Amino acid sequence: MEKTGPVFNRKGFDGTSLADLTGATGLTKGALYGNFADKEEIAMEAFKYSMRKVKNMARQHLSETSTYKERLSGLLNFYSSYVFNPPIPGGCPLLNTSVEVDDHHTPMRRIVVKELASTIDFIRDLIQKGIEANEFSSDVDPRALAYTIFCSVEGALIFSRVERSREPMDLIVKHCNKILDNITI
Amino acid sequence: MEKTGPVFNRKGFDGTSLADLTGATGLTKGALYGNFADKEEIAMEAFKYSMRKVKNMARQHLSETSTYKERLSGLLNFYSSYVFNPPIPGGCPLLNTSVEVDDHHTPMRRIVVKELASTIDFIRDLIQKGIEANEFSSDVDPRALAYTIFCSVEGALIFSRVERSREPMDLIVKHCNKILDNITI
DNA sequence: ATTGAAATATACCAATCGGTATATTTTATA
DNA sequence: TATAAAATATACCGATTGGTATATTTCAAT
Repeated sequence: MEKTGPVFNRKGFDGTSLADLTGATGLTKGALYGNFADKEEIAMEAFKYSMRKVKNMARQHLSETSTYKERLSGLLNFYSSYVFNPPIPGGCPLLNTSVEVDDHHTPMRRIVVKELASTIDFIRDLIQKGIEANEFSSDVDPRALAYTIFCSVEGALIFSRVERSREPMDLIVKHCNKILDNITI
Repeated sequence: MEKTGPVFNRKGFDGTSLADLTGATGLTKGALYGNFADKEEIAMEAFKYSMRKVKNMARQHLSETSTYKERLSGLLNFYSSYVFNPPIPGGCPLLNTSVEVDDHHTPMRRIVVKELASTIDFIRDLIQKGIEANEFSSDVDPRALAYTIFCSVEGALIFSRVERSREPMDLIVKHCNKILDNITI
């Protein structure tokens, strides 16, 4: 998973061949198919592994913060580092895989939807706890703000990556930080 | 291009086979390769055609507006209709293709970057003209706001599509309209 | 040291891949 | 209506695709 995750993230499911996977892992096709039913199962496990790794790195990145505003701001900085140095080479696996599966109704799509929900929940929780801690105004809709932040960051991420420029991401991070300032009591 | 554009947009470059293209067009491989050098050239022309069509539909959608605020709000509604009824089946070709090419440095990537710049320019121009018409506060940075709106809308689009739910897009459209309200004099 | 099972490797498969050389048809011009 | 050229179709190519049957190796338990 550690070896195949980056390959799928860069090349996509259709762009990744079994030869790519044997090359990346050093295993043979026989070994691969002794452990997985097919290419799709490998891709699904690799995606889940990649998401776990990203989440762990994000949590680690927020571990030394004291306020919820700091945590949310730290999360923005974490995503900002995605542009040129993503935890998994190829960008955000959640975004990349979403684009790949949004037209299908495969098992993979269900996993992606689940991971997306979990990510939104994580951000929403930070906002909600911030409200409960009297950091943020109680007027704020935590779920709505979580979607707003995450959607804009992911949009900025892909366009920063394709442009090879930090501009979109820097603008969005600034915008989101301003939102956080505005809701801070 | 009309026939192949949707195929590439749904299946991606690697997911689209020559058989898909002959099937969609009714042409044979011989006819295809009599008019294009290779699959990549077909994909590039199809992408440019798809973008032209989207732009034309957007312009048409804004033709009956009188203020710049209306135009920007209309643009948000246009993107909102993307979720379940995109002009090109498969979602936004600019987003989909960006995810496909952000890791490569191919001719296709340069075209995508150009189309992205042109799109941002279009939105920025609406904001700038709105400022000049004294609709919007002169404090606004047109380019920054253009990126903010576009990135968040495209992020909302892909996550709405993968979730099969209007929620993310509706939240983002509401958020962006609130921004427009706030900068309106 | 022996054994059975689990993991991995080898060798192979039909199908499909992108692409091309050549034959045929269509079309515009004279 | 003859003709050349442009467009399209047919038939084929080697390479690679995802996947599998079988052979070999590794490894833990006796």
